[in-house]
Amino acid sequence: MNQKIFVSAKEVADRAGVSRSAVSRTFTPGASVSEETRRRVMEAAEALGYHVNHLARGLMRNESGLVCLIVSEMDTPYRSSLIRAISHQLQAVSKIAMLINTDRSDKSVDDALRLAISYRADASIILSGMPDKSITDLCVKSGQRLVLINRDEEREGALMINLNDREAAHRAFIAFQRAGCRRLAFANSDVGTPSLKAREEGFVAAAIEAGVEVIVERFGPTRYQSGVILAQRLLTREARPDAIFCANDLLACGVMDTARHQFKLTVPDDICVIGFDYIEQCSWSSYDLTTFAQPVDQIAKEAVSWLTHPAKTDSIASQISPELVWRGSVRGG
Amino acid sequence: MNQKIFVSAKEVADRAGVSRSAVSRTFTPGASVSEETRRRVMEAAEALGYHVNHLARGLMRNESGLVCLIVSEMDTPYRSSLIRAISHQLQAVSKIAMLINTDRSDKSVDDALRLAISYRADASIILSGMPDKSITDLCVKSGQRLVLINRDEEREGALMINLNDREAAHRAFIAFQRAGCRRLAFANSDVGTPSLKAREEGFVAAAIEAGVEVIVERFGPTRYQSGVILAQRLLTREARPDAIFCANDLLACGVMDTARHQFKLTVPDDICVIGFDYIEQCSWSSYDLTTFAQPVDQIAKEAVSWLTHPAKTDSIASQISPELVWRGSVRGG
DNA sequence: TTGTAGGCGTTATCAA
DNA sequence: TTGATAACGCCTACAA
Repeated sequence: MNQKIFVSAKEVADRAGVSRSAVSRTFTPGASVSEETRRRVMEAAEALGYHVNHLARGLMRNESGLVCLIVSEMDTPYRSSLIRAISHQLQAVSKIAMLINTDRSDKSVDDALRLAISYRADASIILSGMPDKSITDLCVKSGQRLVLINRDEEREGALMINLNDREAAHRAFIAFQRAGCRRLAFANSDVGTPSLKAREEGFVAAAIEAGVEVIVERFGPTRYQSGVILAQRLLTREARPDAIFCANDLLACGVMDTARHQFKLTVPDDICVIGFDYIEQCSWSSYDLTTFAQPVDQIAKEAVSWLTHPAKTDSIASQISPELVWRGSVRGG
Repeated sequence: MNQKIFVSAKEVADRAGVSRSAVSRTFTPGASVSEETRRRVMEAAEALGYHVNHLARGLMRNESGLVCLIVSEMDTPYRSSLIRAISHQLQAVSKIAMLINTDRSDKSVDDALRLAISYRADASIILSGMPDKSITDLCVKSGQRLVLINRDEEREGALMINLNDREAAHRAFIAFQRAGCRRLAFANSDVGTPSLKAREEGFVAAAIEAGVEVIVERFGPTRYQSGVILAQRLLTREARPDAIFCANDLLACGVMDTARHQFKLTVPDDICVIGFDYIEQCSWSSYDLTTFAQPVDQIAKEAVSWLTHPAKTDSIASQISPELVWRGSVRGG
């Protein structure tokens, strides 16, 4: 069964009446081959169905063309749009994404990076979790490029792309104030990843600075269902909040639906809501959510261009300020 | 810079005081190595940070461990959940997904398959588009396994997993009839992929058989925005439909939102809606959509288990009947 | 511009 | 159980 019959460069060479090297050169951009030789080689290759063996090529060149994408919960709207953008950018520079599914544990991220090393991946892009320093050091030492997206932790030799979560949270607070909201709340998941924490801290800090109190509620993963629970907890309080900043859009959707359908509240009249991520669903007319836009394409471009450009060896941090997209879930604006 | 310094089996062997073969055997499951040798090798490997080079291993074994996933519009909820399920299943059998982003053209699918051949992928799984027969033949001839999901076209030597779209559409018709709907409509995209066509044809056929007329409207890609347009077209007709079967859930969401917010209709009292796919958003309380569930996990399992098991050489077709998940967008039930 | 020779890191084979 | 040796398919000098 597993008798894979691939045609090798030698066979092409024989058929074209040239040497193996000539075949190799034909498929190496910028190598010196005569027009005539190239033509004959291409003809033979076409006829035989020859394809350069990227495994063998990677072995020689020490460059596999593979880039490892490490993600958990990849079917989440924000994640999947980021994956799409990154894989698109990678293909534009003739690289290809190896997708690795991790659970929330950092151990599984370590394993993923080990796999990346085994496949001699040119780079690894980490969207979820935080690997151990020893393993990232090994990656970097092996010449692998490392990109950490929204990980908010330092790693030597890596590119770190982070959003300015605190500043964004501050702007959310101001938006609520302008809308005349009095009783602010922050709805967070309880997974406690750095960026989620930063959003909460930034929001609370801004409020304290202004002498305003904030209710913070945390529950579950950053999903719709958690938003439902969070809304139930927040909206049954004695002093019902009239503004909720949600750690991400999925939570916001759950919060809005619950506020409307279960508590018969009107958005934005009774309660204002702001989210984070800019997932497509939030533009649907059932939500029309004011939210911070993660610039997915920009993130992908920065990551990939750094992979291809020979950058400095010391680590680089990139700070991006997400744009606040005004829609109908906040009064005024 | 690009000076990748990887530690090889030889270095490990030297440090452990054994031969390269011993190292190789240590990392080959089921090979015969003494406990003592294994221990010393592992120790040296650990100290040096050795990782088996999968590129070289793939070269020898003629088995790369790579499986090519060919998808377009991968950030769509249904697609991303399928990708997640498949990559998860692949990892369970120690394979790894190479993700390839294609646009709608079949040409790019051909290119993707060429890439799969170049990387000596053990298999390719096609979720979008339909490649040329010549290229799939080459894949199969090269010993690559081929899986076509919802492609509805025959390819020699491939596993074809299809949903029974016609039968599902028939059940949708019956559901509407039981709900007492009189004026039926089908909302489709105009991209005309086989499964979308089949759903339309099945629905229309069922209606004709029962002597009922159906309005069919087609527009744009299978996205929310198309649903908005389709609803506008359908709901401004003289004889406004009181039941709409949508080719997929995203269309259904757009249709429902538009019916409610723009036309002030009530679901399911004024109009019943059925979707297709079972994306998470449809369970949100703003939609609560009755829909056909694509058994994503089952599809993934079937695909991956076929890859690993040495199956017959002739092509195999698998027909799956999607379950109708009853929710609040259809009366009665 | 072309061909020859050697090596990349691994595994399979075979003899010890 | 172990070690030497020959592939795997390719690329890169080097010499012609």
